[in-house]
Amino acid sequence: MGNTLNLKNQIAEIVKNAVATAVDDGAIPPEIRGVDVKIEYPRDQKFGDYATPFALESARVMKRSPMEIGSILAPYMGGDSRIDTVEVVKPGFINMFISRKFLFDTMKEIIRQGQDFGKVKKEEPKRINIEFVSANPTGPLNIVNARAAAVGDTIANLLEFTGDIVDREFYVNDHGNQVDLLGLSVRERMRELRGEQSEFPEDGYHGEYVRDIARHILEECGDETEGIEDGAGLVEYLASKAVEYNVDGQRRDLEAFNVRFANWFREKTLHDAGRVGGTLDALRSRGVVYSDEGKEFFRSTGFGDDKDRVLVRDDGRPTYFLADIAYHHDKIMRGYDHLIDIWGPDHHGHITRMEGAMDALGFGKILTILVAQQVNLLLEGETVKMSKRLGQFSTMRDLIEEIGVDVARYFFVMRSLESHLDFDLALAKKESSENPVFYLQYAHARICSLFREGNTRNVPYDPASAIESHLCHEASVLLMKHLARFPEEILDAAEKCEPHRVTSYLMKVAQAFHRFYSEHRILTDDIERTVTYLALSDAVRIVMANGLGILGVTAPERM
RNA sequence: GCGCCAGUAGCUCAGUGGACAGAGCAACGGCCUUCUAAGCCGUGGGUCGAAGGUUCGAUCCCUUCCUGGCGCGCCA
Repeated sequence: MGNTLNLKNQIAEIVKNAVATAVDDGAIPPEIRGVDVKIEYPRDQKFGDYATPFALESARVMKRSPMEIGSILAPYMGGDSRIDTVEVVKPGFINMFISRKFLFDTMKEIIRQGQDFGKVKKEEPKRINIEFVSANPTGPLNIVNARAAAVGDTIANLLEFTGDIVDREFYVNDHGNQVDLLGLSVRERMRELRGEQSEFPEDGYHGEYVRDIARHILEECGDETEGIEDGAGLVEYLASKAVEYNVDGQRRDLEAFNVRFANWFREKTLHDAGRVGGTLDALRSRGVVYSDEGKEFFRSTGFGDDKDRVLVRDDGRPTYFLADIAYHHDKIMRGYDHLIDIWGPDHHGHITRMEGAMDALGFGKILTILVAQQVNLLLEGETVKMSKRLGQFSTMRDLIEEIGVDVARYFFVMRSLESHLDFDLALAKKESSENPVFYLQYAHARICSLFREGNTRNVPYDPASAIESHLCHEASVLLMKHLARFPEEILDAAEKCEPHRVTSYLMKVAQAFHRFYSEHRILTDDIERTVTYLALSDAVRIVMANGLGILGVTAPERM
């Protein structure tokens, strides 16, 4: 359904049909068929709503001037009712202006579809697993985790909106040295609390929250720990208790951020079920594993890596890398068509080897790895270093309490993933009233307010009785154009996994609405015009609500 | 040394192989007796890090260099 409303695709079809018809007519040689049809947005309004450089790009193949080709093709496009005029200009651009009738019909269609407007229904939806945050269960979530959470959840929303089936997944690294270290740290804090002699590990977790965990375990499970003899068993027990404590905390923080994971996958389950060894066997059978000095290596140099990577140490323990391959292998075996990972900046060096491993297992390009670049947290102009082990960091929870979910989610998503983000906490809080988020929400609230006022004045609102001729001013036409672009903007953002496109698009819609609102009084004695303006506002409200919904930002009815 | 990301307006950042490079914030000047001024209108502000190359056309692609950040464990 949404597909049919994707204007950009429609324009591309119109151009392709024009070319095909022109060839059939013998107006232009058939070689032109090989040239790609690109549709772009002209920078300037005067160059139309959509343009194609097709004539320019086919000039060489055709051995004719772009202007000549353009003037042959233009008449074939002009006949379509969705297009008002077609112009061929200067170097050879073919510029198309959308007809107002079509924009008006689209506006009514938006109101008809409501919250479904822009959604795509696929015949064969893809099953997609998107894994993000996946912080170690050794402490609270931090600011970088928050960025990954906002971006990952928004990408998931985009993919769902455009017709795929998406599972959000969190990988819990509850296995290995870090977890042991956590257990040790907790044991020492417990000893302190009991007033016993303690020796805190140098490289342990120094954060205050470790004391909270120790206190929690003493209160909840003090009796159980009495029965366990001090040693590896106790550390393991405490570690698993601490992991559960931290995972619970992380889950709560994420839920407060409106992010809910379908799966919380434990690394431990892979080891316990023998999946790690299974994946090693699978790699062996592909001939990409060799032994050296008692270790097992993955020949990742065959996949573009700069050196081969150890899978199994000489003491027989698997590396994290092997477990991670096994984890991705497991996800594939669960039947997903596509995997998306969002990694932190400190893992970008692992991309080549992981993609290589998927390739080696015979799964080609099933995995997409996105890297969320670092977040610099600024407090009063100073960069704050974040380190869990040193216990000095700002948590995601602090952030949410400081600036709220809406502002936080919006700020994280409005920058492209690969740009380093400077996040000034104090500024974000202090200037919240001049925030872009509020600007968008204000547009929505304003419209809701209009409808409330219309109700008290007993305006008979029926979008079907809107009249096109009332929407002839520049501000309203521009607004309708922006509204009509919602489906293609969303699809674009989803396909490219670039949620920040949504924020800039919504900004344009809000701007166009605020301008329209200031230029035109909506509730007047002219009922016909009032209803028409209300219909346009209604369409804006729907697009804003749908867009904000994808961002996980609320669309308030009053502010 | 190698690799990844970035270098665009005072600040934070969008942007595209094409037509005069954009937004938000900051600055300056206007606009509320009428539907929410968390708003609108206007002004100023740029050798798109540098140099070459490919192209009809490059801020965008390629090469080299400079600057900033991060990574370069058989830790996870």
